[in-house]
Amino acid sequence: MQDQTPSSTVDRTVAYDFAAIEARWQRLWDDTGAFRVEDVPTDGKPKYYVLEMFPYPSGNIHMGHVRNYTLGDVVARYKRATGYNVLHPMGWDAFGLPAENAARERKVHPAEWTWRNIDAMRAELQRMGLSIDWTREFATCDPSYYGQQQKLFLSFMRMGLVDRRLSWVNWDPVDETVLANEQVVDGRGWRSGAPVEKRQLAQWFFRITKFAPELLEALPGLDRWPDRVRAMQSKWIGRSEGARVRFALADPVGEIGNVEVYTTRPDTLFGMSFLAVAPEHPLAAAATAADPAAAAFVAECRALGTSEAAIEGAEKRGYDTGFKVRHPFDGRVVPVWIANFVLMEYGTGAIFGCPCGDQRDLDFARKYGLDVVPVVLPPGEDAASFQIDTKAYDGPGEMINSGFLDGVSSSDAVKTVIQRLTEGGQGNGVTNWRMRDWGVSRQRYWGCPIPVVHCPSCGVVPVPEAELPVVLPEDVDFDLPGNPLDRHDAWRVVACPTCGGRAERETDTLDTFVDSSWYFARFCSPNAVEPVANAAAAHWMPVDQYVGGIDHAILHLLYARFFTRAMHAADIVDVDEPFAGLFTQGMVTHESYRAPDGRWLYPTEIERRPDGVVVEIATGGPVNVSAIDKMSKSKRNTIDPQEIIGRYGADTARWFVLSDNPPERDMEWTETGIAGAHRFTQRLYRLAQAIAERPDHGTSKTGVLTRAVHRTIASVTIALDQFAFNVAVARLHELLNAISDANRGLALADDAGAAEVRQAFDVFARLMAPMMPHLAAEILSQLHLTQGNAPDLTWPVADPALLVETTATIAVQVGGKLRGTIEVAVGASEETVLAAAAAEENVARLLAGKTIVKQIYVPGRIVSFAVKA
RNA sequence: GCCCGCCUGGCGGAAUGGUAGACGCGGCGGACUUAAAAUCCGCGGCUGUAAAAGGCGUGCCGGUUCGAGUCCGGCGGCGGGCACCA
Repeated sequence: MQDQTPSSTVDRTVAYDFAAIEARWQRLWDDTGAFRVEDVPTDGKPKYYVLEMFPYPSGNIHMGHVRNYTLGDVVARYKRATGYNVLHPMGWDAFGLPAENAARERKVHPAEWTWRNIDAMRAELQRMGLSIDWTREFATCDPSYYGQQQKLFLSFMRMGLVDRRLSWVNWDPVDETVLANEQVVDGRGWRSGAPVEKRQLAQWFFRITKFAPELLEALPGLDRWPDRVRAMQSKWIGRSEGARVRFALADPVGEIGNVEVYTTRPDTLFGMSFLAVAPEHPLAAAATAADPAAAAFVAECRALGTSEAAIEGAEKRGYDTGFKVRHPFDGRVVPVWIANFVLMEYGTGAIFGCPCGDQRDLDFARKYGLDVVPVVLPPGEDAASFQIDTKAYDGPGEMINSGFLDGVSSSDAVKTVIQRLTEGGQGNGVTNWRMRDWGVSRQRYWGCPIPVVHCPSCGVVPVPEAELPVVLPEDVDFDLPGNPLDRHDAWRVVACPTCGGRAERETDTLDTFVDSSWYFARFCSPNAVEPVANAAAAHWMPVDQYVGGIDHAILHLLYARFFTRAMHAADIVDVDEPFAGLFTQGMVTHESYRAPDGRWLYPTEIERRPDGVVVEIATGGPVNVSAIDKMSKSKRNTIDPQEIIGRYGADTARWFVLSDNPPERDMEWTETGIAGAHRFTQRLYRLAQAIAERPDHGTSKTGVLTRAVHRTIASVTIALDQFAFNVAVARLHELLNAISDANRGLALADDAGAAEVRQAFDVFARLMAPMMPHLAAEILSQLHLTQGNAPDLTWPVADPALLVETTATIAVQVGGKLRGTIEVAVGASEETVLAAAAAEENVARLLAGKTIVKQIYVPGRIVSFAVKA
């Protein structure tokens, strides 16, 4: 090991040659397998699993990746230094639509395109100097991964977690393909431009709703998740308590004798003035059959539904079907409307309208002249005069105009109504969930094949495990519209595993969210012959720290939580929650530039003149500097990480990304910021060399510098534990300034002082090592301070004795305002401190002639005199 | 419309209810240099003063407290998420 340490030639005239030095250390780490861990380690060390969301291999890494992987790497290296075995793997979320788009546009096979991108991006990531165990790398498009996923699918199928049913999709009639939401632009297919149709297809589903209660109940236990993410998930799952109410139609409509409604406010039933159904509701269908105007209205609603902008600003509209229902309690006859704001997917697809208690219902009633009867009296209002005008009241209160409920509180009324409905067989109390089952069918080639065959006589038959994986055929073409798997007879047509007759493979592939719902478990034993080796998962799961973007706050994290529970139920893992800790980072932003004619310009195409004016280099014309935006190709405001690393080095890029601001917020990439970070690394290197030249034979003393070192150890440790990396950077700046000052003021013969400075630098380098690993390793090696290899560095521990100060500066307030400070010995008695405070010149002046009504002393901090004249 | 987050110098930001503005970026002054760059040293909320003292200051208004950037109530602005969720 020792002889592999790079030679450290100190030449103080040469600036820090980051390119050579970073490459050298990376090679050493790679050659020695520095970051490799066992599937089931036996050395008795505690485990720590750090994972960043794995990247989609789009072609190149971007600044968002740099930020993401730097944050995770700091945690991984820090935990390793404090004595953990750290699992820190990397892989590729390699299935997905862009590969098929590339195939159509550039005639390159999705597999070839994907693997090429992976090779390029792996090299780019490796230049960042991440402490990753690359022996665990895999891509989800590899049959050795998706074959295991097919086994999981079949397990879930046996467990009753898989379902096949009809579902609506966006259908492009020209491309003969199902469109993703992002492929629908203004109601038209993005490529064909044809108006999108809604079509019903048989689709595969995971029954995630079976887990809805536990996915919700486990959220409070995820105490190392951001509150924000837990709140978003909770709302998405959307548990509500309410009632189903059956309304009998006054006259049956065909087969339909009644309409069922879901409500969270059964107490307001007497305020009902209409019933509204979704445009897709069977009763709406019945209305359209006989009434062309109703049909026209429903068609309008469908068209509106595809455009998001239209829904946003859509006014509440409806159509009176002429059907009537009977109120379950007072027997009133109430009209049935079709309304554009009622959703078929939620509840029963029908509501009762209570205008006084719901703003949407009120708007609707006012528009169409329906009754508005107040039924809940807000506290402090008078029943005789209370009116609903343009604002509905949805709070609690006393029931009025409500028959047998009058005088009861609205919360009691909920119970009473549910009881009455149940007794009368007109309804019952129910718990409703907003979350729907997870549709996993995709009519695409570049995804994991669903391992079933369709047999005309046996129906849906799972592919026997011995025949897995069902591998994607390679000889496909993308010249024709539709899914190439549908046209590939040699692949598609098979013998039925049960009866041996002619059958056909399922040609739907799985949603790529499935691929990312268990990859973290596969990383524990990436070569296992089963999806996950139990012993490895038992050791490493759950992920202790997961790091990624807030954009995955709901779907990816919820699906992964569902999968983990399902895998637990199948005895594959022994945890319920995949991610014990979650950190969500902000976006990377940058200024964007636009020429007067509207063209977006790359940062490299503009120049900032000394007078501050920004011009286009090519034309010399003025440039409009636009707002700080998320880096995006369309606005051309991206900064290429490779260019930055080439110019400044990986350590400098990492340092800037960490120092700019708190990592959960959006950061702004600035040229001055990265240049400043670069100056810091150069300064640090120069100082290290200056210190290296001093004689190295003294015994260190314990001076003010050593005390500063130990304070820094304590504060940096706390900062890293809290993900306050920008604060850790600030504390390290302070320490470097202190070391620099001490070194400058050192007499040539002061061997003890030199030893103190040297020792301070040793600690400094170890504290910064998680953030700038190459430079830290290089400096320690050059100073012959810590022998060996950066990953073997130990984290310094603060000596509590050196954190104790002998004197304290105490602030003195008079009347709540700061009027002076005093220096006192730590441990001085309260009387002594109060006397000293009162004697302070300025304080004494302000206290003169006043009466002290109260004096407060907070030891070590502050004295406060409350006075009156 | 609903939900969440944020608001502190020119800028990014720091601050267990206890000296607001650490640290950095930019700026200004000085040293070095023929000069520039780099580097090194110093200054730095606003106002006020010869210098002090003092006054004002964490989006706005109010409250709790000896003491509020921090806690509570209200208002405003900015950003993000969403499937109009009955």
